[in-house]
Amino acid sequence: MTIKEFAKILNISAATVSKALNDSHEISASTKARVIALANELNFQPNPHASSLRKNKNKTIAVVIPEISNNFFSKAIDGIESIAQEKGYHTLIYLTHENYKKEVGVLKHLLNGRVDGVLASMSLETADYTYYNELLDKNLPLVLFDRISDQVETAKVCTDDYHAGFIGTKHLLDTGCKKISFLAFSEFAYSCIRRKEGYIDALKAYNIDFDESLVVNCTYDMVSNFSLLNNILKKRKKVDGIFSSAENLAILTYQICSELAIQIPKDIRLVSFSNMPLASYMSPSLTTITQPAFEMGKEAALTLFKIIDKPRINYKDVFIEMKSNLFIRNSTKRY
Amino acid sequence: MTIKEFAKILNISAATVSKALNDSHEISASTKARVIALANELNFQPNPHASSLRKNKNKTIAVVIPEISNNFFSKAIDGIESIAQEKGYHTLIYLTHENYKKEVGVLKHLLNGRVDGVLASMSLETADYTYYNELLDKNLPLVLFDRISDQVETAKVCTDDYHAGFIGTKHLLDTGCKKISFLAFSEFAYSCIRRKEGYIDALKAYNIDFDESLVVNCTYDMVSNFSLLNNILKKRKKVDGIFSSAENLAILTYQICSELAIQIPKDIRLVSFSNMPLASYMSPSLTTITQPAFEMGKEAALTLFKIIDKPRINYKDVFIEMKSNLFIRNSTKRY
DNA sequence: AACAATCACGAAATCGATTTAGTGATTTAT
DNA sequence: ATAAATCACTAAATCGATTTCGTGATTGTT
Repeated sequence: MTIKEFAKILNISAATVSKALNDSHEISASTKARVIALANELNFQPNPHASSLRKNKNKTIAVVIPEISNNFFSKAIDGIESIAQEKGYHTLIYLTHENYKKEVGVLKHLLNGRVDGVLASMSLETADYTYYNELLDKNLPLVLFDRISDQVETAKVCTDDYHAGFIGTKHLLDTGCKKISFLAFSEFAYSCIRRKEGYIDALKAYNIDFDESLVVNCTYDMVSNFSLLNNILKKRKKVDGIFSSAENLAILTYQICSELAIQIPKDIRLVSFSNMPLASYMSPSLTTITQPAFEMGKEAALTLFKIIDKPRINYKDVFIEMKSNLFIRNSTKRY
Repeated sequence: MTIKEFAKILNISAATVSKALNDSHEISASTKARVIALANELNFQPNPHASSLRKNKNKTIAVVIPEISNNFFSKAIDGIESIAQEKGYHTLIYLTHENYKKEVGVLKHLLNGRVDGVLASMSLETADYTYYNELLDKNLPLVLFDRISDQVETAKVCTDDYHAGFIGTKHLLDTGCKKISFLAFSEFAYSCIRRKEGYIDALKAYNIDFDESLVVNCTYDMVSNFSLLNNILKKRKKVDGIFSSAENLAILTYQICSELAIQIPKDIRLVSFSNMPLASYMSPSLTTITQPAFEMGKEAALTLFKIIDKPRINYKDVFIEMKSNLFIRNSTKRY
C-alpha cells in the first residue's frame, strides 16, 4: 500500500499523511491521531526506499569488524544493536576477516550513501587509512572502536589498554615472575602497542630491564603463531610468565604447554586479555583482563548517534577510554 | 555525484549509463567498457535508494536471531555474511534476545520492503507463527534455520537433531550410565523436541524405561534453571549421566557440580550440544555434539538466494538436515 | 473593525536511478 | 533492391514519499 492509497482511506492528502507520520507541527493533533491509529491498524509503513531517497537518510548504520566468532566482537555487536534498535536504526554487518582488501571494498561501498554512519574496528593488516579519511571527507559519521588508529581524526572508543597492560604485568610480577614474555597479537595495532607500553612500564617500575627478545609478535596466521610460541616456550627456563594480549594466543599457549608438558601455573604463569565467559572453567582457570565489550559497543553506538544528530561539529578529540577488569584465577596462582 | 552528472562527462545519456552498469544487452561492449572504466576511476556508484525505489529490490537480507553472544549463532552469521558478501548483498542483523515481542516488532517492520529476504531463527518464546506466515503471504523469501517450526511452510535448515540425541545418549549408555537426565533448553523448540526423541529412543534401544522425571525443562531464565538443575543434581544418586541440549546448560552443570562437589566424570557423566572452541580446554574437557554452525549459515543463505532468484516456486518442502559431530572428551570418560 | 499571524491542509515539484517507448542507423532476409 | 529486423542509444515517464509553496479559514493584535 502506498501513502496515496492510505491517504484516500482517510480522505486526506498524501502530504498530510506524511507530515502526520513525521510528527510535523503543521498537522493538528486530531489528524495525527487518526493517521497513526489507522497506520497501526493496517501496519502501514511508508516505503523506506522512497523515504530514504527523499530524505537522504535511511536509519541504517554499518558495523565493520574483523570477525564475529570472537567473544569481544560478538558482545560489542550486541551492545551496538541494542542501542540501534532503541533508536529505530538498522544495523548492517560487514566482516573483513582481518583482510585489508575486503575492508577497503566495504568502505568504498559505504561511500555511496547506503548508511547514515559507520562503526569500525580495523583489520590487523590495515596500515593505510585513506579510505577511513575518505568517509570523513564525505561527512559520513564514523566512530572507531577497539582497533583504532590515531591517523584517523574521528571519535574513538577503546579500553584502558596501557593501564591494563601495566596492572596485568604487575600482577605477574607480584606472583613472583621475573621473565615475562609479551605476546603481541599485532605489531602495529594501536591497542596492542599501548598494552605493551603498560607492560614495559610495569617492568621498569619493578626495576626489570625490558628484553625485546621476550616480545613475540604474532599475526593472524595461527600456524606461524604456533611455531613462534612453541619456540619461546621450549626454552622456558628463560620464561616464567606470559602476558597475552589476545584470547586466542592464550588458548594457543594452553595447547602448546600441554604438548610440551609445561604446567600452568607451576612452571609458567599466564594472564590474558579475554572475554571468554568460560575462563573460570578452563583447566587451569584463566586469569583474564576483560574488556567491557557490550558496554563498549553501546558507547560507540551512542557516540555515533551523537555525531549523526549533530554532524557539523568536529569529533576528532572524542576519545572514550573504558575500564577493563582483571580477574585473577588459577593460571597465575603462586606456586 | 548523480548519474546525470556522470553521464555528462562521457557525453552520453543517464539511461545509457544505467543500462551499461546493469549490463544491459542494449549497450555496446565498447560503451560499457568506457562507462565501467570511468565508474571505477571515480568510484561512482548509483544512489542505492533511488535504485532500490525503482527496482523494488535492495540487495539486502535480514538475519533475525535470538542472540549473538553465542558460539552457534555468531558462527552461523559468519557463514551467512560470507555468502551475502560473495553475492554482493548486505546483511542486516536483528537480535530478539529470546523475546517474542521484539521478534514480532522486527518481523512487522520487515514487511515494508526494506529487505529482499529473511533468515530467521525463532526465539524460545515464539509459539504463534502468524508473523512468519505473513512474510510468506507477502512473498518475502524466508528461510528458517536451527530454531525452526513445522508450522511455517518455507525452506528450513537444521541439524540431525534426532540422530544426535540418539548417539549422544547411546554414548552415555555405552560408558555405563543407567539414569540419564535430559536437560531441555526449551519444552517447545522443535530441535529440542527432536533431540529428546532421539534420547528416548536410545534408552528404548537399551531397554531402559523413559522416566519423565529425569527431563529438566529449562528456560531462558538462568536463575530458575539454576534451581531446577540444582534440585536434580542434589539427589544425584538417581542420576549418573546428563544429556544437555544446550551449551549454557552444560556450563551451568559444571558450576553446580563444582559447588556440590560432584565430580565429572567420576560421579556423573556429561555430554552436551555445544559449539565452544574451548571444549577441550575445560576441566574436565567436555564431550560435545557440535553443529556445523558456519556451514549451516552458508547453506541457509544459499537457500535464501535460491528463493530470491526464483521466487515463484513453493519451497515448503525444502528441508536441509546437516550432520553434527560427537566429540568424545573427558566429561564422559569411563571411570 | 481592519489587518496581520497562525493554523491546517493540499498541489505539485523533487529526490536519482530505471524502464518504457521510441528513433535514426545499420544489418539481415527475401 | 527493398522490407524487416536489430542495434545503440535517448527522452520522458516512473517508482513513492517528502518538502516547498500556496491557500482559505481561524485566531490574535491594536
